[in-house]
Amino acid sequence: MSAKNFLEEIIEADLKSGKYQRIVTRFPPEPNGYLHIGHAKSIHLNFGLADKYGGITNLRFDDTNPTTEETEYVESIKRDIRWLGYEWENEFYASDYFEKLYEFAERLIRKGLAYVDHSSSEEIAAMKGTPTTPGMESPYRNRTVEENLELFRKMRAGVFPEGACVLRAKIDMASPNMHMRDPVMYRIKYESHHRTGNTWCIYPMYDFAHGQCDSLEGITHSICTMEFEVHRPLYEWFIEKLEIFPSRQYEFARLNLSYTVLSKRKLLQLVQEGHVSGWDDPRMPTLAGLRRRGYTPEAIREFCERIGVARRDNLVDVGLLEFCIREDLNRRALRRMVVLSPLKLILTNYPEGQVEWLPVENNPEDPAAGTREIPFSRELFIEQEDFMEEPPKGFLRLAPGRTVRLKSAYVIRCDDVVKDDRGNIIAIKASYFPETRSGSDSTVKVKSTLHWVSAAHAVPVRVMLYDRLFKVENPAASEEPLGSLINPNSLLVVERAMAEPDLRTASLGVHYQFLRKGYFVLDPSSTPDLPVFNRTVTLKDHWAAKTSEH
RNA sequence: UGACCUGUGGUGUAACUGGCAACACGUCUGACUCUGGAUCAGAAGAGUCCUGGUUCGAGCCCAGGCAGGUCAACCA
Repeated sequence: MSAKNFLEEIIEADLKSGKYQRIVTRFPPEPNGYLHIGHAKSIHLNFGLADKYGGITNLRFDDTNPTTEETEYVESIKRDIRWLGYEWENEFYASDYFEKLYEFAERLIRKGLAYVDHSSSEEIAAMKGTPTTPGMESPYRNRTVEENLELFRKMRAGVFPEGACVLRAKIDMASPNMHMRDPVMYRIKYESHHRTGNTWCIYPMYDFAHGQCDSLEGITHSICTMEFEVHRPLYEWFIEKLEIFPSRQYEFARLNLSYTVLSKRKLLQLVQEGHVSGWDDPRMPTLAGLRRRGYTPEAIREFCERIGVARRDNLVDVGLLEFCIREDLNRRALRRMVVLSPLKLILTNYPEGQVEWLPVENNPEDPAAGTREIPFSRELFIEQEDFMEEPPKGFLRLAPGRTVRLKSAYVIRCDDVVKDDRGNIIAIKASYFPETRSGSDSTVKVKSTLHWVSAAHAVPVRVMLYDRLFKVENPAASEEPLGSLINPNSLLVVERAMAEPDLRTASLGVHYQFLRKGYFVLDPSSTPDLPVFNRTVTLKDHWAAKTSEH
């Protein structure tokens, strides 16, 4: 049993004291963008906590601003949550409560706790003061209840133009908390709403909507990120004055991931400035991007579990995310052989025209995955980087005179190097040892095993090699323009990699491990003539790590 | 110059609510291996932001500092 985080302790205390019989949480996205891994943390918390303690979770779209919100996002958000593996109890919209919220507003007006302010937004901002200096009261602050009621009704009726006035809570213009300085509750917008159409021309602000929606749904634990902490006194003020169900807000520190950015604004910027191909570019930390990259929901959930939750700032090593996906894919990925950068290997003592179909296991971690047969012949491709004419110390692969094993086939020895006029290596001549065929009890020892593919049977495929999008660890904290921080090698396209025949019929959603090269999935842009594979993540590679150090 | 939040190995979280700091990732060894993967075994690495105080005893309590974050949208 894992250690409890602070939210679990709060919930357990509330359950134990009998304050609640069951907990109710909610995930409240604004439908104005795509979900990313930071949202996954929140989703995992809200749904996971309810799950663990036998409660329920609502999905509630926070759609109080018709200017930026669209139905398209509603659909993508629902798809992403389901993909992660969660199902909500109820699907609600803040807009479902517009009428109720309007009543709440009138209730506050009647209590003398809200007023219509005809100051301009500039004037309101000016009178708000600063964090270190108190604000000033609006000249409209002391209108009578009757006057306010009438004006507010006129606002709703469409009597006033946009920006003419707002409804404000009457709290304290001298509060050290800026959010308590008579916050705006309603503003006028002649804008069509994705669900309510044109029935409203006034829309509630976040602060006047979120807490009341929580309350109306009986949310017991309203979990949000730290930046809303300063809103909590206001959240509680509305609930107290309205005398409605006291939902409680608890804050946690949002996720920061190294070598990436997770703010909606910056993600949008990456898309708009063309640094990525779109919201679902496999380098994006969006759920759509991760999915296309080959990340599994299980790995993402495991990641969310491992990072834990606290209230302090954090920068999680993206290496942990990579660990999680490797751990998951190692168990399930089908092994295949693909040579990314082909170097011809000619077996001079192998009969011309002969083809052997050799059995190969599909997944050594999972015997149930069975075996397949792959063709072996006189001319093969091996990886260019698996041969060095003058190998440095520590290089275990092929070199003149050396022997290595070809995976699931034979041990071979490099006899000769074929070069063109300019001295480039264009082929390797080698001999094979028939008695070392895989499965025989040959006792020949070699230092390494290479992946390979039969030249005559090879299927050309395109391979997209993705790396981290940014070259600096914490791009969000950098002063430099985002564009200048992009890793120039975040995408390397291999136009003609050589794959074993089976991959001609690869299917979407199946995870493959290209032996010694990493985990891959088919990209939707594939065509029958040209399969395209995205690299999800490389294999852990001590040799590569060691050689790239200097 | 204000208010609020936060400060534990490189990173992320723990520490039975006062009993000389644990787990994971990463790193480094070694074993094994027909993937330099996986697996297995082991190691190094913090004395808990600082200074005082209370206490037999403090990462946990108190005081004062310091550092980081958040807050001045008719955004959420």
